[in-house]
Amino acid sequence: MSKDKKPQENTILDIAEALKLSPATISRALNNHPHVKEKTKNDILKMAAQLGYRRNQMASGLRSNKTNTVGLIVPRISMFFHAEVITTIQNSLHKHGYNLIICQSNDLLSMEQELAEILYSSRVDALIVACTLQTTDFSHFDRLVDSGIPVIFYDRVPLSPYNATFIKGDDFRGGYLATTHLIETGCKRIAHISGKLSSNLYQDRTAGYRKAMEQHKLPINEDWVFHQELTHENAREAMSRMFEGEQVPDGLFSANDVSAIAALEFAKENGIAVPDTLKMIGYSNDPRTSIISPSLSTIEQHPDLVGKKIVEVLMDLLKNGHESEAVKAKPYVIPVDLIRRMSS
Amino acid sequence: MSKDKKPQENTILDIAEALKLSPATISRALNNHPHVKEKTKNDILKMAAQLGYRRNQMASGLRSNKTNTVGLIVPRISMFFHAEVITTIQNSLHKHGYNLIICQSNDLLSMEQELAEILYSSRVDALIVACTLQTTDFSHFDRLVDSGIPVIFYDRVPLSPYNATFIKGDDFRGGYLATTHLIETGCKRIAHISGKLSSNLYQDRTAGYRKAMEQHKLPINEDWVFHQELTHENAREAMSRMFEGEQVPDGLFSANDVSAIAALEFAKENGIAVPDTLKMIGYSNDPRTSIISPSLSTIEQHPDLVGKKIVEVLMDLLKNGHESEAVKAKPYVIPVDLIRRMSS
DNA sequence: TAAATTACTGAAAACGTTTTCATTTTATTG
DNA sequence: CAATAAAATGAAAACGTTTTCAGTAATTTA
Repeated sequence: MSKDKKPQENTILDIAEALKLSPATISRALNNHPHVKEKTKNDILKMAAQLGYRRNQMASGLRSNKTNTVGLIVPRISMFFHAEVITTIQNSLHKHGYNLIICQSNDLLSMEQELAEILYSSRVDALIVACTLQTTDFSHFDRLVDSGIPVIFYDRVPLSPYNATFIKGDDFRGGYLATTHLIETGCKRIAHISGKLSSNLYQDRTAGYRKAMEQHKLPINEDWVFHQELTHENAREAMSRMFEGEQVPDGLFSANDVSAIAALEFAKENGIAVPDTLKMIGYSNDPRTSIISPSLSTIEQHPDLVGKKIVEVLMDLLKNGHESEAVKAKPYVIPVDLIRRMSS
Repeated sequence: MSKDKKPQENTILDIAEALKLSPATISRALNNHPHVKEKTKNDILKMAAQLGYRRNQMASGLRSNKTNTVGLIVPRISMFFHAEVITTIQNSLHKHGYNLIICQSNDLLSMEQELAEILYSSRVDALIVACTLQTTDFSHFDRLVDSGIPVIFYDRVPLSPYNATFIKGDDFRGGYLATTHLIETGCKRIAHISGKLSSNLYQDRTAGYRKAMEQHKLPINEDWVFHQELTHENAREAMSRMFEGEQVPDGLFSANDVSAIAALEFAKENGIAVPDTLKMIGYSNDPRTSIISPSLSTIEQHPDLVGKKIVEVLMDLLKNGHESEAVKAKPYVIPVDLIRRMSS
């Protein structure tokens, strides 16, 4: 087996030779060009199958300047929301004949920058990006944008105006819904654990929180509003800070589920009754929220809708280029929904 | 902005012209060939940076027959174990200058077959695969293997001999450890929910279970051994079947965590005390297992080690080709560990 | 200082497609 | 049945690199 090395890569020329046709005709037949006789086309397809021919993407891409490949940069694929979005995108793109190169930035700006370069180098036909939380400067995408490659941002999108397409969840509404829900279940002193305000996500979710509080004429204790990296440890820290004082909150809106889960664990360990003395809600509908007890109320972001919308807009952009409606449109906003569970 | 369309893709020729050098030299400098003067090299690198040059992967790949890209086919990225493996692989490959094309088969054989074709067509330098549970025939990978492209299977690997490299968890040991643990905590009547035996995973885990039972001279009630798709519903179904009878199990080893979680929920809803009257253990250390209460004992598969090993072997294969040690080696087996929690 | 190495650079072909333009074949029309 | 239009095919260039082979410049050796 090791002696029988045959790099028997059949090319378009092999088909041409076998059928006494020119490579040009083969190429046309394989690409469904209109001007090739039905019979020859069938002959060609049959011979191609027989020889096990497979188009060489490199050659094809080099010549036609199209790779049929879309790049994707995401903080990490293990985050539930992103995993779902990616799966939808991939399945949907596949139907349109596109492939997807998935890259993880590990939520590191430097990595994101490097990946943008690499994907440019790979000449992807389009790029889909969920930014790092640190990303405030977007110049590393300029090269793609300037070359006319559609760039679509989703979830975490640029704050400053940028010549690309945006698809985001309705984070303001999510924050508003969550907070209003806590208020309606009787909470008066609602705390809020949020992320750094450098990201649109937390700006908006927090704004929704403030809006709801204001609307119901409830005072906000600024010592109970946290803007920090949304880790397990930070959430516990915040909890312990809030509950060491005299006055304690009776409601908590966490801007992601990890923090909510950590806070809930803290509560359970420290004899804080949930939902009786403290009601809680998270954000994202991570699978863990339905499993923990008491199960956590949260906000559903509909990752499948986000993914579908991304591909829909993308196909429009790829087909209609800069004349597409998409570029002129305001950011697409995907609705969110309240999921009420036992923690509130 | 829309009028100023410049497809200003700078090529190697632009650098050559700017520096009055030949494209050959530019190429060499950019690839760190030994025989180019230090000074010219620096000039070239500087000019390349200045012009914002980025190698065209298509052209490069076409000519050199190397894409610096590795393909990956996985059932779904949202499975915790796979997400972790992928992340490790990607970060590690990145350090070696390789890119990764991640594809999901959705656990569908037809999809897996198609993806193999597509990745062949993209001329990936190597392929990493975690098979579908239905995959028993591997001929769709033949083309890759025959072309000398290294194919590495991990986790779910071919049962029949196949000319490729395998990296798997020690599923037999996992099953054995889990069952032995239940026995040591006092269980006598241990049930087992497993997957279809078409996959090595469940063959081995079940074999480990049987071995442990036999070794401790415990009888196996074959009505309590399930080989089914490991879904939430199926697990509940199995539980309800087992607990409607006179004789009920006092231990349950589930071959994955989804089933274990479903079983635990069933137990909680039906007043079966865990761990007092029923002890349970799952498989994979899914994040949910540590959050559910009582927390679930499980088997840690060390996805990071799996990922590391894959890349290690892959680099060997890519460097040393068919002379590599890897091809001759027996399957690489990654150790597993028991994680004891409150459910047992 | 001439001869022999060695270090560096260039010319040109090649990779496998796609595409333009020209050409041949087939079908249509008066 | 010409004359013309339309349809089908072919020849050859092009995409942007890499690489072989040859050639020139720099260095060492005798």
